[in-house]
Amino acid sequence: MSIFTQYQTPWFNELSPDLQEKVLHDIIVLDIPANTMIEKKGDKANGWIGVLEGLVKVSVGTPDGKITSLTGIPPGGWLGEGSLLKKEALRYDVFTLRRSLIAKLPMSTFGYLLDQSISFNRFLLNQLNERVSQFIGRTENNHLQDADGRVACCLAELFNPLLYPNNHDVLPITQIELGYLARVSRQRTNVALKRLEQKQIIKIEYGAIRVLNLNALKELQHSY
DNA sequence: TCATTAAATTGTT
DNA sequence: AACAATTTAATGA
Repeated sequence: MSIFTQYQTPWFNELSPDLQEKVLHDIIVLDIPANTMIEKKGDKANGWIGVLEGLVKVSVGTPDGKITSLTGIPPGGWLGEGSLLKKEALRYDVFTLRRSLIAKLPMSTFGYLLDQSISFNRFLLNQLNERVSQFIGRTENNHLQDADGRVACCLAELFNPLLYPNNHDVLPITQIELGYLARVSRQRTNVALKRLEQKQIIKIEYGAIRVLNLNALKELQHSY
């Protein structure tokens, strides 16, 4: 009984038994309270970060205090490989929007997997590719994106089945949290969600969002 | 198991 | 930002 039997993790399942054993031996799991900085921009990358439970936000803070939220990472998401691969400092802040269970795979183990496992490399390649298209899609329509668009965009990203395999239909996220990710007030998030609900794309639940039509949500990403 | 209460979240102005 | 309504979770009989 390991943490990966509780939290489905595709890349782990693909590893050979001996590599799985090494990962389980080296990995660290931390219980982190809400609104806590896990990693700070400029820190040396010391491990690969996995979100087992909770929700984290990846953002960049500028000197004048403005915060640009890059993306949200729901359970099942892993991040930080970019900085690990380049062996450089993190270029963004990572912090929890609510109490979260965070796994950390040490840099040395990460490097060992890179050397030993082809399937691990394939997973990373896939993930990086998915991230690239995510950001391309975002810059495509960034200039004409209003609050509705940003909310829809964030939702579509959170339900990306390749990056976050654990999210099937319903994601536990409050409108406040979604507002933080989309940089929209809670009230505005609320009306944006109601419009999406009207279009039968999502269903608003207490403390959660249920996606009824993921394809329509993806379409919205490109139509705003 | 059910009723009461507090806390969290949502809906509206 | 404030307030009302709704849902959930906790408590105790």
